[in-house]
Amino acid sequence: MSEPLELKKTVNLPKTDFAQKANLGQSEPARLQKWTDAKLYERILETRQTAEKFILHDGPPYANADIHIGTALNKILKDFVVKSRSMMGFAAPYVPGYDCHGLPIENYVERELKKKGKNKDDIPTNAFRRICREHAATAMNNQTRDFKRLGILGEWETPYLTMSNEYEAETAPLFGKYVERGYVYRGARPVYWDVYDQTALAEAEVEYADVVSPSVYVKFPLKSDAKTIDAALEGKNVKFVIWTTTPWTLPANLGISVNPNFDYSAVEVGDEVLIIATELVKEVAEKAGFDGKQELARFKGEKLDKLEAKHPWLDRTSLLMLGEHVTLGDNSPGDDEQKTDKTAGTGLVHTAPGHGTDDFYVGQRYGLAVYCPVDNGGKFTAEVEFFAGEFVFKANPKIVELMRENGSLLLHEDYKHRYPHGWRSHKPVIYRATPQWFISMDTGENESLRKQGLREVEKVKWHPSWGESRMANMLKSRPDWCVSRQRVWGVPIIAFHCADCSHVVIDSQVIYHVADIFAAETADAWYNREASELLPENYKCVECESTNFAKETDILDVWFDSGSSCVAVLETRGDTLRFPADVYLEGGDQYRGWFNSSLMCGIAAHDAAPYKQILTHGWVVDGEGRKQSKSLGNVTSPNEIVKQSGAEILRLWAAAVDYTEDMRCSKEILDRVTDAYRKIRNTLRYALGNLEGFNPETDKTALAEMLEIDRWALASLDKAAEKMLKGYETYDFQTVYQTIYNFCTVALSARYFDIIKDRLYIFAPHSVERRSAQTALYDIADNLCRLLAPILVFTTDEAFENLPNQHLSSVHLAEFPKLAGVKDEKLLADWERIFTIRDEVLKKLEEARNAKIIGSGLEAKVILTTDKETSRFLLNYYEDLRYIFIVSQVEVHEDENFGVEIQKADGAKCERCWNYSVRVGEFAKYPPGCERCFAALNKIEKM
RNA sequence: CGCAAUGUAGCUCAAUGGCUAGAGCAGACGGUUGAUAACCGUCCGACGAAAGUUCGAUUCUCUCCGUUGCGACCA
Repeated sequence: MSEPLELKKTVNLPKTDFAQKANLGQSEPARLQKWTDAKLYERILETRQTAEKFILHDGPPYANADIHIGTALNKILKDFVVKSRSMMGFAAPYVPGYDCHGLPIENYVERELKKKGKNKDDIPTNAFRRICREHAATAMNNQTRDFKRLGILGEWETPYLTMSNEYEAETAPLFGKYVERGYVYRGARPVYWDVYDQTALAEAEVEYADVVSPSVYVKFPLKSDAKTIDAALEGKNVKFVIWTTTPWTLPANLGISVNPNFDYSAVEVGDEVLIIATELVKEVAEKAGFDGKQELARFKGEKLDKLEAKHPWLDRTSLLMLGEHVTLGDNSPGDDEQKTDKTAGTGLVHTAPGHGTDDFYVGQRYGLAVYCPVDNGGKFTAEVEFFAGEFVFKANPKIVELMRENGSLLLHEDYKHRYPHGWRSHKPVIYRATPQWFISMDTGENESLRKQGLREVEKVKWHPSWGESRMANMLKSRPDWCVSRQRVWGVPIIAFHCADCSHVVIDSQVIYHVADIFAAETADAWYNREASELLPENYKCVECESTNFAKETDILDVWFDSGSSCVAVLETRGDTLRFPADVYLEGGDQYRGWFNSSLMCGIAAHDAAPYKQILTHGWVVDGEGRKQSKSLGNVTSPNEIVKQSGAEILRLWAAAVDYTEDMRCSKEILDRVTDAYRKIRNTLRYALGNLEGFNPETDKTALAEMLEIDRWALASLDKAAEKMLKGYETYDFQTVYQTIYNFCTVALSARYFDIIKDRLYIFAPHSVERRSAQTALYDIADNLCRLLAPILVFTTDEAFENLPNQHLSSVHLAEFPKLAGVKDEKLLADWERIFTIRDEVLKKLEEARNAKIIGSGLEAKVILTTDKETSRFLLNYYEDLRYIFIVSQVEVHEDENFGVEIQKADGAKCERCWNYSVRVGEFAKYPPGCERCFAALNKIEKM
């Protein structure tokens, strides 16, 4: 007979190298390095070589500043999509991109130059462009570093750059496509003009902010015969009263617009007769301090059509015009409380076709010129009497003063309202007519871009579904696309101006010719070479045969750049990618931005949308649901989170929230996520710890021989897995998270793991009882790793390595588990019933504990009384009930009423398994042990 | 001002035209000390506001309020 074993050492406690403490701050970078060394991204694609492709096309973030929480979220969501599709078996490449051109970088570089006392104009254009290029490259490298740190796998060494040769060589000819198809036209038109950046702004580049403007009511004397309006006005000194908050546009006034349907009153005030919309007379009279009761006539606005007025100080006629756009007062947005007035104006609108969209359209109808005596810098041109060279905003008070002096000013007050600002300069912009290049939405070779776009929108799948109408509405109402910018950091518009006859050359063949040069030299060639070195040999003006050309100076809108990616990237990298992509995934702001410009470019190139599906996410707001802004000081920095908690926490947060709406992010929320992370990690650790020495190839128990609760665990796992896979399928990562978290906490931690602990620790290592549990644990650990791999990229990879007999070098090479498909609903239902009874027992145990009857549950004996049916049901589990309740003894009695009684357990505590048994002490070799441990020890001795 | 989304416990999410609106976390209290900077249990806690439809609404309709995004206008 062998020596007795040391009891404590025969307990099979968990053991694993998968640490409890994650220490993500250090472990993540180490794992990233490992992935890089192993070329993990390339390996994953290799394993999917023959698989069907799934293309998520990356929208390029702007390569200017460091990443913020929004860009981090965006990239993480993309990574979820790419990794989950890859694990579904698709070949899912990820080619990240960067938007490199554009104003912010120019602004930045300009500021940097200024610090060195230099001006942009002091250095050659290409020197300036080189600095821009360097800046973009630096920003891009920083972003790449941070994105990689988030655990995002992709072709980070070869991202697409909108400033690269290849890319620019695609952008330029795509513009040629638009030309070929007859979409491109050149027009003079008022556009938002940023006088600080000296560039036209797209609608999308304008934001609104409150400013205080001078609100002036100005009298325009009637030039025509007053009696054509009403006989009562004959011989009177009639004046039209207009209202404006931009006095500086008055020098460009060419007309006055009235609404044909409104009533207008002629009111006698002293020796003048003022014409004001009837509804507004009282209002204006109060402000200007006249009684306004002397109404001489009342008439419809249409009566004023084509009459003539005199400009208040210039020798110029101002034409009376009719327009439905004329409203009564100011219905601008904003806080009504804060407004000086809810109503303002006179019902007569000062009209300067060079300074307003509506003005422009009305002016067009009446044949007015698009007059704009303001230069690029926002200064009046030489022809403007009294104010030449004056900056428009500074001229405002002087103009007011002039009008006050000559008596044409009726009223002047401060007026707070929302005014457009450049979204980059954050300064007020003006409306100003300039020559621009446009892409027409409503003309073209076959069908218009608008019509085709609307048709394509219907074919695309939108998630969330309201995206479709949002996109369609936007397309329906958007104006022509102004694609020219008066800047240098971008792709030039390849057009030439004949120096001799001013003919403008815009020719797709010429464009393709120049694009070939870009392919070799980047668009810098445009600035390095003369026009003659860019044009095809012997190119002559079609009008005058001149060979003397000047280069166009405008560049393309950056949205044109990024919109080209569906060609410049999806097609250029045809070996890995393809047109159209399966998915574009961006923030909701991109409906107007990239989704839109990409759609336009896709149609121009291939008559099709470049995406099959659009996913959008909301904005990251703070803990109270307010937007994050520097001024509020509520900004969460992704890099900070990564440093303090680890990328996994940020990723888990991204999975936990509903990304289709605005997402809250705060310290508390991240703390909760961290707790959840720990729970998941510990769950994995427990499973792995109990798999020590388990070889799935030889030690698995056949399903039929497994204990029922172990089969229940597998059935539950299968159910959870099914839900999670469905979640990935529908891009519903929140369901994935909720499901796995709930599974870990409820099914595993609180129930299964707690219950099987005794069995795993106490039974002999090779016993069927223990092997059965391990069989379930193995599948649980393996499946959880795979199912969570797209989200917790680091943790699951580490856990996967610690799975016994694991042959794959990374979980990311694996596929999602196949569902067992055995829907044992009876099993699940039976166990739900058992757990309901268990909950009752636990309640009573707690009462007994509070009454100091027991401490640990194992000190208890449970006496259940139940009805006949229930007791019969429970008798099937009679031997297991003590383990299920985690007590030492259970009795079941039949009775009409359900009842639970807790008593102190019989017998003594077994030193090995801590259960109470009346038989402790019976076994001579192991006196402190119980009968169960004695049996187990006998087996262990034979090992 | 228009369009859209959204508002369930401190946090992240569920469900439902009708029995006490689920769950996890957090919190309070306790147990355990063989998952131990872990684990288990008990308790506590919510339908933004008003009106309407209905026998009955958190769920349907409308209004209001809050939040967010987009847009128009501000001549």
